[in-house]
Order: sequence, then C-alpha cells, then structure tokens
Amino acid sequence: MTPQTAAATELPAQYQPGEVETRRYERWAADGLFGVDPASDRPAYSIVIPPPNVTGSLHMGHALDHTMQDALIRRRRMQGYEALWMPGMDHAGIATQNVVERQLAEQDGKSRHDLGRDAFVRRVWQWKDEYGGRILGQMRRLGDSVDWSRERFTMDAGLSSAVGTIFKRLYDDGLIYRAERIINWCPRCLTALSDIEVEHSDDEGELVSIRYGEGDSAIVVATTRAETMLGDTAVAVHPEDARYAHLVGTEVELPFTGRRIPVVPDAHVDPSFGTGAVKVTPAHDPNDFEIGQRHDLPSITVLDEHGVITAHGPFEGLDRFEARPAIVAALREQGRIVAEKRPYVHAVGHCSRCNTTVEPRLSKQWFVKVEPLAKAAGDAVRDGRVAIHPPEQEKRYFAWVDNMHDWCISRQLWWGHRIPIWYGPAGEMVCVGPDEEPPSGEGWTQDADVLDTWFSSALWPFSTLGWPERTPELAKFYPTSVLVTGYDILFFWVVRMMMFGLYAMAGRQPFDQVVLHGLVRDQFGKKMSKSRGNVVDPLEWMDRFGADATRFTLARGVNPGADVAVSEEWAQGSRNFCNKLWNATRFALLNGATVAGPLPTELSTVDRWVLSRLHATVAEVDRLFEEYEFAKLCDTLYHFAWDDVCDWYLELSKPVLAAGGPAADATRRVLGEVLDVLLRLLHPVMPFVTDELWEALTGPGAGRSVMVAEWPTPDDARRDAAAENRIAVLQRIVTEVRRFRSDQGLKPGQKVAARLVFPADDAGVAAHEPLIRSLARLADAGDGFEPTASLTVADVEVALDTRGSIDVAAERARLEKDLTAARKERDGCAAKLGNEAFLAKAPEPVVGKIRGRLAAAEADIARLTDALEGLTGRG
RNA sequence: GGGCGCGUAGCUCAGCGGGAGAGCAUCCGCCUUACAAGCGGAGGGUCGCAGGUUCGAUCCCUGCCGCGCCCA
Repeated sequence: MTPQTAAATELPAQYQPGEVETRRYERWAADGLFGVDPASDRPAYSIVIPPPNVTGSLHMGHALDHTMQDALIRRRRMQGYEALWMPGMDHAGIATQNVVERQLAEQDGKSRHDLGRDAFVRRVWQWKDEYGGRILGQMRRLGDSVDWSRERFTMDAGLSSAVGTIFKRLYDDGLIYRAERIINWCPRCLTALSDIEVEHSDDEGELVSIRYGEGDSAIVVATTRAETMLGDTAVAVHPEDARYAHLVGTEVELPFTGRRIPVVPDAHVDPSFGTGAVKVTPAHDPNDFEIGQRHDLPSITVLDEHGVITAHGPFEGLDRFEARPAIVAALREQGRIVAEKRPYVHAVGHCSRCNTTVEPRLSKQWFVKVEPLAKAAGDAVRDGRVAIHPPEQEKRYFAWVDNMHDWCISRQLWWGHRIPIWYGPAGEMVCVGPDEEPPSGEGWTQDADVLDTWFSSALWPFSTLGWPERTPELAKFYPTSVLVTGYDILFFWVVRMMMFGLYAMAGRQPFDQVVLHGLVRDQFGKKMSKSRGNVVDPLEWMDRFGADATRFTLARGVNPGADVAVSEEWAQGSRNFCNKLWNATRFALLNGATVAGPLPTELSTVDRWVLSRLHATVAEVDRLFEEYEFAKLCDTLYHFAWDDVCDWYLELSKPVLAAGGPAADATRRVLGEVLDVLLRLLHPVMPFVTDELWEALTGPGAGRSVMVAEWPTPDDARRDAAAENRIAVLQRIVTEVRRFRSDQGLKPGQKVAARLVFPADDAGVAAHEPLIRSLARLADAGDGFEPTASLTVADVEVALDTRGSIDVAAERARLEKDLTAARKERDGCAAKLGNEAFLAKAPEPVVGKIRGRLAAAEADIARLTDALEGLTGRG
C-alpha cells in the first residue's frame, strides 16, 4: 500500500498492522500532534508517566498501564483539552549500578572500586547512553502519545536541582535527620533498603531452643537465628510471666563468650511464643533494638557488611548461614540444645532487587521524618481533594499513611543523587543547597551516600514541569489530572508523591485522581513469572497481532479492583476485531459511504435505528470513560461494532444500497456517519487502525487525523425508541426463522416460500417485510402455497412451505422444547400470582410485569400445542 | 497473628433484591460477491456450603469451607 490515502479499492481484504503502525506513528510525530503548548487557552489535562526504570524493557504491566493512560490522554485531546502526557525514566540506583558493575566485571574484570567513584559514574552514564531506555522505543510501538520533546530523566540537571532543593528544605525544616538505627541491609548490594524494598515470604528455617546458664538459674530461649547469639546482651521475659519472675534481675552466662547478660522484663515479649523467653540482640534485630533502648543494653555487632561473623573466636569468618549450623552444633555438644524444630516456617525479608535475605543492621543513616508529611497525604484523600479509584483502595492507603515508619533515604551506592551534606574537620555538618557553594578548606568532605531513587521519583509530578523554577508548564499543568498505576505500587508512588507534592507545592496535591489497576496475569489467573514460564512479552504480541489488538486485549480486561487475565486466544480475538472494523469500512467505501454534508432529514427506520443505537453507545462509552471502566467501555464498543453495525446494519443496508435511489443515498451518508463516530470512539484504545480507516473514510489532509478529530458527544435527539423497538422485533423474527431453518437442516442458500401475517402490527414491522425476507432468505408465497410450519414472534406469524421436505421429528423436538420452556414460565408466574403475600407486598409494576409474562406464556402454550397437534399423523 | 478481597457456564470475568450474561473454548451447518481473522444456529450453570432476613436472595446478614493479596 502507498503511504498516501488508502482508497477504498486499495484496501486489502485483511488488516496488516505492521506497516500501518510504523507509518502512522511517524506521521503523528511529524505533524507535531504529541506536543502541548502551556500558553494555550485550552483547559489543561495532564498525566505524568510513572517513570519506568532506565534498565527496563516493556512488559505486560507497562503495556496495560500505558494503554490506560494513552486512552485517557487521547480522549481528552480529542475533547479539546491541552493534553500533556509526560514521558521519562528514573535512574534506578541499585538496579543500574548492578547492571554496570556486572558489565564491568565481565568486560574488564574490574570492580567499581578499581575504577573509583567518578570514573564509575561516568561509566554508568556511558552505559545509559548506549543501552539505557530501550523501553522508550517500545513505547512508540505501543502508540504512546507522549510529548517526547519534554522527556525527563531523574538524573538530569533540572531534576537533580529539584532533589537538592527539596532536600535542603526538608533538612532546614527538621524533616530530614541522621540517626543510628536498625535498618534493612542487603549483604549483596551492600546498601541500606527502605521498608518497602523488602519483600517478605514464608521460608523454611529452624526454631532452636537454647539453654543459657546452669541449674536453677538456667533459662531457655527459642530463636530462628542462633548465629546472632554471639551478640546477645540480655534475655527478655514478659513482666507478668510467673514462670520467670524469680529470674528477673539475675544474670546468666552467655555460651562461648563468657559474658554475663541480665534477664530483663519487657512487655513486648509474647509469653506464648516458644519458651516465653527470648534472646536479645540489639545490633541485629529491630525489636531487640527497641528492647535494648528501653533497658539501656549495649549493642554488639557480630556480623559485618557481607553478613560474615566478625571476631568472637572459632566462628569468625563464617557466613551467617554457615555460622548457624556451626553454632547450633557447638551448643549441642555442650548439651545446651533443648529442642529443635525444622523446618520451621516463618516470614523472612528479601531484597526486592536481588532476593538476598535481608540482614537487619545497626548503622547510621539518613531518614525522612514522615509523620507530618504522611498526615497531610492522608488528609488530602480524607477531605476529597484527591480521589482514589476504585474507592475500596482508600483503606489500604490510609492503613499505610497512618502507620508509616520514618523513611530511610540513604543508600550506600555511587549511582544516584549524592547527599548534599558536608562534614567539617571540627565535626560540623552543613547542608548545601543546589545553588550554594560547598564549604572549602581542609578537612571538609561530602557524605558518601546517595539518595533512594524513590526520593527523586516522588518529585516527578512537579520536577518534570520545571520545579523549583516557576515555569509556565507548572502553572498550566500542576496539579496533574490523574495518576495511573498498579495497586502494588500504591505505597511506592502514590504515597511518596503525595507527601512531597503537598509539601513542595504549598499544600497543592500532585494529582486530582489516582487510578489503580491490577496485575496482568495469565489465562488461568496465575501471576506471570519466569519460574512459572508463563510470561507473555507484549512486543511479541504486537508483532503477531498488532499494537491495537494488544491494547484492546488489555483494556478489555480492566475491571476496577481486579487483576487482568490475558491469553493468546483473546489477543487473537482482538486482532479479529481489528480486521472486522477494517472490513466493515472496506464494505462501506466500496458502497460509496460518505461523510460529506449534513445527515438527510428523511431517514428510514433502519437508519434511524442505527443512529439511535450509535448515540446510546456514545453516551454509554462517554460515561464509562469518566468512571475508568475500561472493560465495560471496550465491551460496549465491541458489541455495537460487531453486532449492531456489522451483523445487522450492514446486512440490512445491502438490499437498500443495491436498489439505489434516494434511500441508498441516505444510507450511504448514515453509514459514513456511523463509522466516522465509531472510529472516533475507538481511537483512544485502538489508535492505529482507527486512524488508517478514518483517513480512508474522511479523506486525507495535512495534520488531519482522527487523533485530533472531535470527540463525539451524545445527541439525545437521535434516540428513537420506536425505531429501536421495530428493529428489535424484526431481529427476533429473522432469528426465529433462521433457527427454524437450522433445525430443519435447510441449506443457507435455499430459499423457502413463506407468507407473513401482521394482524395488528403494533410495532410497525409490516413495512419491513422485504428486509425480513432478504435476511431470512424467504421467497414469496406463490401459487400452490401450502404452509407446513409456522412461527410466531410478537404478533407476527410466519407461515412456511417447505414443499413436503419438512423434518417432522426435528420440528416436533423444536416445538416441544419451546413448549417446555413456556410451561415453566407459566408455572413460575402463576405461582407468584397465586401468592397473596406477593400481591399484597410487591410493587405494582412488578406484579404487572408478571401478569404480562403469564399471559404471553399462556398464548405461547396454546399456539405450540396447536402446532404440535397439526404435526401428528405426519411423518 | 491483623487487614482486605474473591469463590457465577470448560477457562477468564461481568451482573449484585423481582425473567442467569459476555468473550474465548465446544457442537452442528455453511467458501451467502466486506471479512473463513468470516457467516448462521445450538448445547452448557441446584450462581462454594449451611443458616437467617424478605412476598421474593446469585445479589443483603451470620457462620463454615476453599483461594488470593497486603501488613506483622
């Protein structure tokens, strides 16, 4: 096909997405359709993309997330909004450093320490330029209509300045502090982690009961971490535990070390767990750390940064997982092991980046004091300034913000925003703002750590718009309209962006709405994972089925609050739907459909019917978009396009178009109208095929695209209940005849002589007898017409002459089936109407409806009984 | 252990007080001049179990069983 207009006759019989998608995307970009103008008078609508990781590539989760955002943006753009979708990536501190360190080791056999900090960071930038951001090209394939001219990266100068600015502000406000605490430590990544970067799973470990001390003064503690006993500085029991009351205040000797440690009373101890006595290791357990604080216990660190035992005799140099059995064995030799349980299943934390078991570690780190920030974040939702969809997710949000721990923001990495704190020779500590000069002179050094990536990501909704500068973009597009992300990211993204947005922007929220979607799962509802081998690559789907089919499959699965199951079969179905649209448009163009001029004032019932259905669809889809009901709006469009338009309207139009004349002209215009509006409605979800077809239908032009066509608005004046009812009856008649034909085994091409009788014709269907005959393949009742069977729909009777070839047994089976259903219906209705309580208490409309159903059922029974009697003796 | 959610057709999911629905899959018949990536037709469900409220429960309430997720 040529890059020019696809004229009707040029459209191939099947839609080929590959070439169309590339060409369309390039054209949108060339025509500048993605960009926005902050100076425009149009109302603003804005979305910032949840920045993907610079090391990442597009997976199904992104594809879903982006499809939703793109659909929202495209609709608003068509509605005339200045619609900004902001693209970019985050620098993913740990992940990126890991990738580059691995590359360095493989290519040069060096560690980052061999290079030194500055050279290593330069190397990461080189890696980023060469390999980073693969996902950006993949977003183009998906059709993301982001404003590429505004692409941002969290390590850019501007965003780095934003990081420095907010750090200083928080520091000066006393909301950032440094403290020695137990933090989550990854012994492989060699850095601290925040609480949410730790994933808990129930793992098999062991529960060992160890006897400390001798004789009457002995006490037995239960632990899953025997190896940390070298750092114990107390044994704790519940203050009201009578079993140990006599031991509180005494001391026991700690094996191997000879240290004497006290037995302390602490309400934190659960008397029902294990023996009711626990070892206390303040340097290696967060709860023990708190017990230690309460009782003024020393903290003794016995594991180094790699998780290896330090000092302390025979166990020195052993990894924590080698030390555990070694220490248990040694204790057993001493007769101190009272009980052992394994496997003992308990929750264990793992590094979300490398899955290494996290080691609680006592160290000096930087923290954000979240209490006032989290309270503001909670209040913004509580008082309705920010709405969360679906609202059930609010509970999770509140549970989190109302119980948030201080946020550990320092990371022992080189790749990231270095903490802007300088330490002086005399113990001074100075926070240096982005526009300030660091203190000069002997002995001043900058803090070696960098900030958590999420610290910079939390600024994304305003740092990308130019903050801390007061830019036109910030004025126009902040607060952003909606944030779309998975519910699993609620705590990462939403909470942190809320905290920093409200803080930095004088109480103005970063977004008005939060839309949370589920996880993409496989066709059996199972989570996709490499180990399960059920991961589907969206790029492969785009290759095989097209980007539109991929997007439609995902969007059609989005029910608020639920996960999204997908499978190849459904992607195929979506591809088939693209092809259906393609061929419907092809048919229309081959038959002279047009969008020129106003709609004719004289319209047939069929034309009025389809326009009525069209505007019902417009209204429905519009409403569903507002409610983020993607599955339902996709379904509505699918059924309107396939059922109403393709199965019925196009078929009903064929005889009209074939006959020609003014009626055909009117239908050509209505056909053009229906497709024009339908393609516009579908465009946000299926941008490529709709653009290709819309141009073919409405003609080419510079800068013309369905992407910037007007979003349809529902027109109640086009709703026509009479026409809808009339066509509904017509459809039931046709369907009933087709059912008869199928039951009788008649060939689809075989015409059957029939006579149609319209006694009252309340619905006004009689005028459409030719259409009924056409769709049901009925011939005129000529001379010698002898009805051998009859069907009744509403008050219309269709008498058929099958010329003696009727299959009596099949017809009897059919009638008996209908009769059984009718009797069941009659009995059910009669039972209700025979119930005094029902008549007395049910509302009148309900009673009336049941009366009507009873009458209809009785009429059906009479008719079917007659028909069955007429059949006896024949065959 | 705490909290949230879910159990409806073979699969994935809608529906959430008055006639059990969709897509895909299945079965039957069709190359009907837009489309076989298609057309026409059909079968298939004591709506997890047990109680309760109600004239009426898949839908509301309680309990139980099973599953999932988050937090500790």
